[in-house]
Amino acid sequence: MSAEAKDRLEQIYETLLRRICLLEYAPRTRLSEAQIAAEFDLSRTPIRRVLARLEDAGLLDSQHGAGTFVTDVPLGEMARTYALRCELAGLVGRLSPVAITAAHRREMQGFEDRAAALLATPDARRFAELNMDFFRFGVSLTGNEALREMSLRLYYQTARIWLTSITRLDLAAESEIFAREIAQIGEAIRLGDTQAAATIRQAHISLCVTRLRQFSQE
Amino acid sequence: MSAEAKDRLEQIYETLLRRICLLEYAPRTRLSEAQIAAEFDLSRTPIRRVLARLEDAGLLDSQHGAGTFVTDVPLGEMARTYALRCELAGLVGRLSPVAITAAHRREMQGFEDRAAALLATPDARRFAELNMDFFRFGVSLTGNEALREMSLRLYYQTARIWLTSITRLDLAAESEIFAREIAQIGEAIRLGDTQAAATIRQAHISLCVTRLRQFSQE
DNA sequence: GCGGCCTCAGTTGTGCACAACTTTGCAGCA
DNA sequence: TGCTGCAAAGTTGTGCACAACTGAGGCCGC
Repeated sequence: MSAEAKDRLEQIYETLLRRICLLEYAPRTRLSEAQIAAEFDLSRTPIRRVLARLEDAGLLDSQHGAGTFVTDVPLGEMARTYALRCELAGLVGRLSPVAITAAHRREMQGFEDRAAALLATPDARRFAELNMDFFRFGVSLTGNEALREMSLRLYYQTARIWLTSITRLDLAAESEIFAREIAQIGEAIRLGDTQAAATIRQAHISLCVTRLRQFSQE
Repeated sequence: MSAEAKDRLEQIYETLLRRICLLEYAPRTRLSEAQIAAEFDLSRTPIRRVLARLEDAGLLDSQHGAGTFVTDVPLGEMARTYALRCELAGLVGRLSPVAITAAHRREMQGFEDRAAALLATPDARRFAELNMDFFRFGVSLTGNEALREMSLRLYYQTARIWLTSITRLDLAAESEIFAREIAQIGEAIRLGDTQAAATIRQAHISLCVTRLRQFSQE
């Protein structure tokens, strides 16, 4: 079956996506197709298929003869994109919210534990990872596949905005705010109130962009 | 400059996209990379780049050794996807609506003319084209780039649902309904009320999915 | 000293041959 | 007659060589 080959490419896509979104590949970095191909022990051809996807997702920019560059964080569109993310976060609770199961509660407990660990010893990288994984969890609370897809797509486009700012903001303070958000949503999940969870998420995204704006105005 | 080469691929993408969305390539049709490459006088390699995009957009499905097939209309997810489209249509009027200009009014007049012509002699193909062009116009009423992109993406995924049903519904009746929608939105545009235009659009998408549901229940 | 040009190394884009795989149809056999 | 196996044709996926292009460094003319 060729499904395993497709899975392999999907896995490489995931890997590179994480590296970009977690700033392992900083914006404006030049990636080499040949180097990536060597790393994953493939030829350039299938790698180019993966890079093309990342380019379509707005995370890479290939320039003939020059190189493949990690896109810069789109600060100009920031406010508008965040506004849309905000709306979508709210829709998660209104369009086909899923019923909370024991698996959800277990997963939620895992996030609360990770948040506690982060609070004990703040670390930008682990912060970013927790943020990404938790966002995916939040998106999984709707049964609307298109909404999940759009939300994730937007998240990948904007995740780096906040992440690049956080190093200049107070990491400890942001960790505390994030831990509080997770605690609040955990409570909603325990009560089985999916819509409340989504609304809290929406509020925090809104607050986050407000903090960012205040920061950039200073 | 390699921009012209990129434009060329973009143009091919547009062409194939239209063919799929306008049912020129019917669902389940098998496309041949070699044949398309021959048509556009390119090798398979850049064509594969284009087909990959269409696959990522959910319009094609490549199977190793078997062929690349036009995806079937996603009837199962229909209700949920349309629900999201509905919400996004409403957001067009609320998130960064653009100010109506003379160009908008001229363009709108063009749509009203085309609608009148369609009403005189109903034709499924021209109906589909008008629908697609008018949707793009509607999307252009927001300054929120992400919202435009998401709306279009969703439109391409669902356009065929309605289009395949319309041949079995009453084409003349649907044309009349569509012409009325265009007239109503035209009035809003003339008055410079972007939000009203978006709201009317939203209502009509909702009505459309209701008609579809009634039809499938019969 | 400085500006323009050119060469060269390095990168992405394209074409082509072959590998991997699926489907179809036919031949052979029970 | 029906079924199984196989071969062949056709398709997408991969690897590789080369074309197209960019940017940097050095060289030459002034």
